[in-house]
Amino acid sequence: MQNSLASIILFHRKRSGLTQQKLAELAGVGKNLIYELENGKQSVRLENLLKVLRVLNIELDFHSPLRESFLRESPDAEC
Amino acid sequence: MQNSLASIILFHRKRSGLTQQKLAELAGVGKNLIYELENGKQSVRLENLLKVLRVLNIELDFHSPLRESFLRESPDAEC
DNA sequence: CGGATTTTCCCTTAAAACAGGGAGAAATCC
DNA sequence: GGATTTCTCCCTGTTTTAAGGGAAAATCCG
Repeated sequence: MQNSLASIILFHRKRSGLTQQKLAELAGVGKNLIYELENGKQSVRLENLLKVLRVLNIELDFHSPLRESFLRESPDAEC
Repeated sequence: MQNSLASIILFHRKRSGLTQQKLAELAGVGKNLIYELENGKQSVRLENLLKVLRVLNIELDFHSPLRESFLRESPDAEC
């Protein structure tokens, strides 16, 4: 448990009553990947992170000073 | 430009007046990675995505129904 | 305390990302 | 319109991730 992403995943997994193994199966990834995510490894593929977050019902969003004007200029953006 | 991440990156890069090449250098990644990010490739390493977002001053945050109780139980979480 | 479950962390093999070069297309700028 | 810059998209070699097995350490629970 080294960064916020890791602890968020751990927390949600525990709350869901899942083992690393079970979460891995549901997400369609290997068991070691869950272990690595929960231990702060940032060299995972985005794709695999997203699979795990989807199972845990965690959404990812982006945030920046320019974000507001982005939404103003791109009203059709799917976010 | 296929998903929101891709278009957010493109938008911020343009607004920063950077070329793909220049952004790549600032982020410490290869030029092709920027191209791929802006074209929706989700198989990039999280680490590299974070490097790029850092340069563009884009923050990532997480969002879930359990999030609130997470913050209540982990007041020291660095998010 | 014990037994069962789970996690940590090693290994191997296969698949994939990555950087950097390059060249043509496309956009941008006089 | 022509020159210059930027982007798209190929290819090559190197490095890295990912899966799954396995075994010891840790945790859980009756």
